Amino acid sequence: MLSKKTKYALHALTYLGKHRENKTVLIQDIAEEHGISHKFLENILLELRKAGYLGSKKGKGGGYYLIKEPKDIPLSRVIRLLDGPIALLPCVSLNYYEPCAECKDESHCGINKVMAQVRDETLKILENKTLQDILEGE
Amino acid sequence: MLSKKTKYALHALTYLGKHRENKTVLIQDIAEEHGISHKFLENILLELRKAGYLGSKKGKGGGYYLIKEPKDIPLSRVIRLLDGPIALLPCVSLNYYEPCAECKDESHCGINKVMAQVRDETLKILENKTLQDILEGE
DNA sequence: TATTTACCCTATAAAAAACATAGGGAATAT
DNA sequence: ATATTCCCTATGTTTTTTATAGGGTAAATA
Repeated sequence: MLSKKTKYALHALTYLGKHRENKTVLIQDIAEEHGISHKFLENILLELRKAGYLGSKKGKGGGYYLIKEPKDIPLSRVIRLLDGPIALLPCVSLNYYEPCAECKDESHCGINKVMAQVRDETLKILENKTLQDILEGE
Repeated sequence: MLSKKTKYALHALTYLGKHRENKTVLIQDIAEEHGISHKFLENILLELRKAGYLGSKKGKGGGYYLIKEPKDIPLSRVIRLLDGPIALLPCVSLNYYEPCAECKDESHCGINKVMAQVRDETLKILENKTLQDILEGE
C-alpha cells in the first residue's frame, strides 16, 4: 500500500492540476479541501518542489503551482520519490538496490528472478499512468 | 516492498517445493538454510498451514510439507495472506476495502479510478506468477 | 507408558517506520 | 513596515514490523 505521504501528494498534484489557470494555490487550501494537516502537507509539497514538479512563490499572493505537464508526471515517479522502491524486494530494486541477507546466491535465486519480472511488468503499468489520467477521471 | 514475513514465506515455500520427495521438513532446516529466526519462521509456517498450503506432522519424524501443487500457489495469494492488500490504496482494495478519510466522493475521484486500474493490472501479474515459476528459476 | 521430538498457540518486547507537530527563518506584495 | 506565505530542521507520537519467550499438545519410539 502507498503511504499517506504519497496519497496526499497525489491529491495535492490533482488539486494543482485542476487549478492551473490560477497563478498559485495555497498549502492551506489543499489541506482544507482534503482535511490534511497543513504542516504535514507542507513537507510533502516541499519534496515535490525539490523534485521539479512544482514551483512556488513566497509572500502575499504566493503559493504553489504545477510546472510540469500532467502527462509528464507518471505515478512511478511520485511513488519512488515519496515511498521509495517500486520493486517488491530490495534485491531487484533498480533505484534502491540492496542484497537480501537471507539469500546466499542471488544469481541462482528463483525468487529474485520472478520478482525482477514482476518489477518490470509493474513498472510498465506505473510509468504509463500519469497525473493526466487522474485528472481525466475527476 | 514486501515484509520480511512474506519474503521468508516465499523462501520456505521454495525450500519445501524443492524437498517434496522427502516426507517432511523441519522448521529448523529452513531457518538454518536462510539464517532466519526459528521462532519467527514458525509463526509464518503456521499461517501457511492454516491457509491450506502446508501440512504438518507432530512428534519425532514430524515437520512440514507442501500440500498444494506449486503451480496452484500464486504470488498474489501468499502476499495477501501475509502482507495484506495488493491494491495501492485502501479505497480500491478488493479484500481489505476501507474508504479514504480525505476523499469526499469516491465515485468522482480520479485517483480512485486510476488506482483501480493499477490494481487490476497488478493482480494479473501476481496471479500468473506461481511457486512453480520460482522453482523453475532455482 | 515414559520420554523425546517437534509442531501449536498466545503474549510480550524491541526496533523501525510512518505520521504528525513545532517554531523560527526568509522572501515578497502591499 | 508589516502581514503573508513558503522554507527548513528538529523533535515527538503512534503504528507496524520484527523478533522472542515459554509453556501446551500430539505423535513416534522404545
